[in-house]
Amino acid sequence: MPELLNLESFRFRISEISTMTGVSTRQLRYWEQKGYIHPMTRTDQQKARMYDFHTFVAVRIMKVFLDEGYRLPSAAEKMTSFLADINVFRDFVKQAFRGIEIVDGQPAVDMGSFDKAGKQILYGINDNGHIRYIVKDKKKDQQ
DNA sequence: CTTCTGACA
DNA sequence: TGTCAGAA
Repeated sequence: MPELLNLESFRFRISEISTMTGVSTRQLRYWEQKGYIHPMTRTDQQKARMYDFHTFVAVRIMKVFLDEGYRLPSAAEKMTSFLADINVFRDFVKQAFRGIEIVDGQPAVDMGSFDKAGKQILYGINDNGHIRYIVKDKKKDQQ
């Protein structure tokens, strides 16, 4: 899988982060002061803050927890662990995803070998929100 | 026009 | 946290 989009190259200004997350610019500066978020280092003293994609996600997640009633310190902690979980999942998918194939007449996610010998493949299918898995023998012309 | 810092409510 | 001032 080639990298179609490099999210790490995204750059946002403070007002953009504000509108995208629903968090005021005042809050963003305060959270930074408290050490909850870390905008990119500014060259000059009076230059505008720049935020990367990771920080955008962090802010958005914190906002969600705050809306759920958590206070700033708790929301920050939950954001950190949630971000860690997301990374675990992202790495998993990055390794497991082999492509999409038609199985039983519908799109199925090829999740790779199911058995150690590598003769069976695990597929995941989404039937209108109902997830099910199928193990199929690997075809010879598929090697 | 936008952002920054500091300050007051 | 919102808002405003004065500067960049």
